[in-house]
Amino acid sequence: MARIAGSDGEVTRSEIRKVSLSLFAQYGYAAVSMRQIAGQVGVQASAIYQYYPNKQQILVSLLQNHMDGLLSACHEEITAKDPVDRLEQFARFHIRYNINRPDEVFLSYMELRSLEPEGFATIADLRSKYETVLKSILRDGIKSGVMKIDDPHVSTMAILAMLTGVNTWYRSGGRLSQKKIENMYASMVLKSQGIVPSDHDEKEAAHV
Amino acid sequence: MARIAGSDGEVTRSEIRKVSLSLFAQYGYAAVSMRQIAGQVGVQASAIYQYYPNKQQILVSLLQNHMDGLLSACHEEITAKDPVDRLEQFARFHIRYNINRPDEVFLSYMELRSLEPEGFATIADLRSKYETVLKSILRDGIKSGVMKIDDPHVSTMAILAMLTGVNTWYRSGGRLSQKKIENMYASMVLKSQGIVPSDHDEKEAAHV
DNA sequence: TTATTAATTTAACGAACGTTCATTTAATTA
DNA sequence: TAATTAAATGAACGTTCGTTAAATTAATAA
Repeated sequence: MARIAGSDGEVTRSEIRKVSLSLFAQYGYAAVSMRQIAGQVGVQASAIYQYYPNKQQILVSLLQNHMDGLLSACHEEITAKDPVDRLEQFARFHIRYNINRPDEVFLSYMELRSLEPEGFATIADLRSKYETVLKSILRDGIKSGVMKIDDPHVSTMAILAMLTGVNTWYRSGGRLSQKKIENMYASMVLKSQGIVPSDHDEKEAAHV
Repeated sequence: MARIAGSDGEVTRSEIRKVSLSLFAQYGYAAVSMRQIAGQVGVQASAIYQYYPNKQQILVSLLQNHMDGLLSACHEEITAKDPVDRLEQFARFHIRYNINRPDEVFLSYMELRSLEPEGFATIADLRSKYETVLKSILRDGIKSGVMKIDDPHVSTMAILAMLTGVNTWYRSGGRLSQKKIENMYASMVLKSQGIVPSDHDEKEAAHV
């Protein structure tokens, strides 16, 4: 046997991506073998090399893809002018985007260490760009006096950690709706930076 | 060559622990080989089996040890009666304890997936005990009306994620002292749960 | 001093690893 | 229909893996 009737490169490629993502997230990059991926795709290990030059490039490609999507979606969805509104939008966006991509998020945070120097630099740079989006919002909020923040870098990391943490416990079909979770996290994030909800709402109302 | 002059089982055992912890944290459990550990200890791979029956037990033992230490230290150090004070003590304790044990913390959060069922159950149970310490504080704070919390479970996970996140960026010798970092995180945690610092301070003062 | 125990070595096991290569068959193009 | 390209197979490569077993030497106890 060689080429299989009905085989399609595009389908196989996307199967490889899907399976690799799921296995890497579940067992860790190093613990997953090419044969294991191939087995779940329904193909021999050697067939994977038609699509990726090696195992490392599968990981790099998955992470690159995720970070690109995250960054472009965040630029699209965070549109407000006011820093407090932007912070709320950021919090909601982060929850909404990540909660449905648990495997990608897990990989992005856990397998940077499995990257060789070149891939590491690329992905770390994208992550840093994302952090800067949040940090800029906080800096604006400090400048305009509406946020009570000791150190914008620490606040950035604290907020991101809190939000990303949702993936450690959330499972779809659970007791809480995604919207409810989004609300709760957005509220905690705003309060953690010294924004009392009523304060901002009143100012907002007065402005109109 | 066989036994080496001056060799001591206790010393070798603790070297194996130290080296394994560091390598597992850096590269991940699956990516580290027994030969790699042995090499850094200065011994042959087979010598490790004098101390641990297999690779898995090294990991289990490291995690067990960390969680035991965390739990007993937290019970010792969180002594206040008032829920707000307890929450502040918890936040400060968590930062203080974890910030100087980055490898243990990283392992505890990342390598649960590398545990076989038995070890997993043991460690997951210890982690759950720790989460319950925080959750109980929040429940008390809700009951007494001093905390504005939508859902104690979500708040528990959010706080733990925020605090544990300190290890993703903190490096000793950096710009900020550990005490300063502890202060900032404690403040963000209290505010995130609807506790306005001045409120509590005033009540505290009024009580005396 | 002799016997025993502790700490380690060397050598080897079968299994699994990532990857390469020549080959085979299916689908598409000329 | 013939030639070419796409998609896969199966076998093999040298390496490394976790682990076991027997042998060897150092330290301790009798």
